[in-house]
Amino acid sequence: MSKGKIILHIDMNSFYASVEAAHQPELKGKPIAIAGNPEERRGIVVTCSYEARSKGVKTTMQVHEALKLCPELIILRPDFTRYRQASKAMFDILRSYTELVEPVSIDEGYMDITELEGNPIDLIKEIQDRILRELDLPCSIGVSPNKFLSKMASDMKKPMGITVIRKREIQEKLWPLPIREMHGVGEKTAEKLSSLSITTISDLAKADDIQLKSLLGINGLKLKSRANGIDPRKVDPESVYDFKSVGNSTTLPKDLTNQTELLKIIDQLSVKVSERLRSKQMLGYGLQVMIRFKNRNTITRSLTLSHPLYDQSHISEHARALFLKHWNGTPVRLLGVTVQDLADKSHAYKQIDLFTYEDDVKYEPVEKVMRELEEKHGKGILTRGLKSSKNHQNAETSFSKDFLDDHN
DNA sequence: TCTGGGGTCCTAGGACCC
DNA sequence: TCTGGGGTCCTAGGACCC
Repeated sequence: MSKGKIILHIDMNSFYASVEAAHQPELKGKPIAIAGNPEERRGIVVTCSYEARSKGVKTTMQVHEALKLCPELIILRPDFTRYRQASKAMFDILRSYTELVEPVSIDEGYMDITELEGNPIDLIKEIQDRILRELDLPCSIGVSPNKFLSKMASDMKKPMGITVIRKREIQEKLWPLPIREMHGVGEKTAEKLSSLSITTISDLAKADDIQLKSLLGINGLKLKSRANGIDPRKVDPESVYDFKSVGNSTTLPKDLTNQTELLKIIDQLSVKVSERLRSKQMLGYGLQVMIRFKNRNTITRSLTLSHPLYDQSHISEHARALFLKHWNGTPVRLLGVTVQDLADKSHAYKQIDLFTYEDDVKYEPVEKVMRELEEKHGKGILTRGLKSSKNHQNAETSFSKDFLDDHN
């Protein structure tokens, strides 16, 4: 057993909205929403203040819809540089107590305070208080013997809550919750579980192993043990540097069928990906292209390379070829380019120096693919549309581990 | 006039090898 | 002569989370 560990989950309350209110105090107490451009279909609510929530405004809601519910809603465009700074300041406060801090996203993280002196509750109050006083940002904190329970706990009281779940309180505090509220149970899993009449965490905690396993595989058993308050995962401060993939995607302002324009987008995405790889000093052995069609059907196509990928031209070239090989010519809603199977550049560069760069892919080079298409469909549809990747300096728009890098 | 963009982890089938 | 078992790698897709 993890004897007497004290794990915290710190969850910033409506983080982006709170950062904006801290920056512009006249926004306090008003309904505000952080959202994309309402003119575009990408304009959805990313976060909103509690005042907006009380009017029914929710994350992922379209801006138009949110305004209908709350006409006085103040819409702000996201400013990720600001959020990243606030996030760093918040984690710095946490790290002033212990190195055992594990960021999991820009606005939440775990902390292991088992070894710290003094009364834990006093300490937790102090942390929460400092984040509020020094950064003007509210947070909720969950306290328990492990990550899962703390995560569930931090959700129970917002904003500015502190919730403790002791082992002996699991039945009383955790089990009554609907199964859908359990971290790790999404829509699909909840649906499947209902076929076994499992609707609360309590039901899951008592469910039959054999039935669970045949329904959900090994994951079913993991969920059951969490429902019983068991979670062996350690707080790992290093995990934040453990990147597995770097990708960028974009929903096009309108569906696109023109190949030249689509290839241009592929190039722009490749530029972003290569820059982010560079800032992380990483390279990758895999490339994936994602295509979402007009009807929202989405396919991913990937390949593995024997030589690592890092610069824009190579990423672009492979992404283009992959796209051309698998695109069926119908209207495209979204494109994405991701480099995966990442490795640290410093560990890999010696091997790269051993051979000159060469196309060693299993498909034909892009020119050949295009020539074939041209022969098939006639000339005219194909023109190489490169060289317009100037405007890519915008801030990172990621919500995950990325908040650490980008030291501009 | 349906919901963006960044990720992680898992599964399942086929190819290939021993 | 048509047949076992184990393992890895690759690819595509699904589920989930923030």
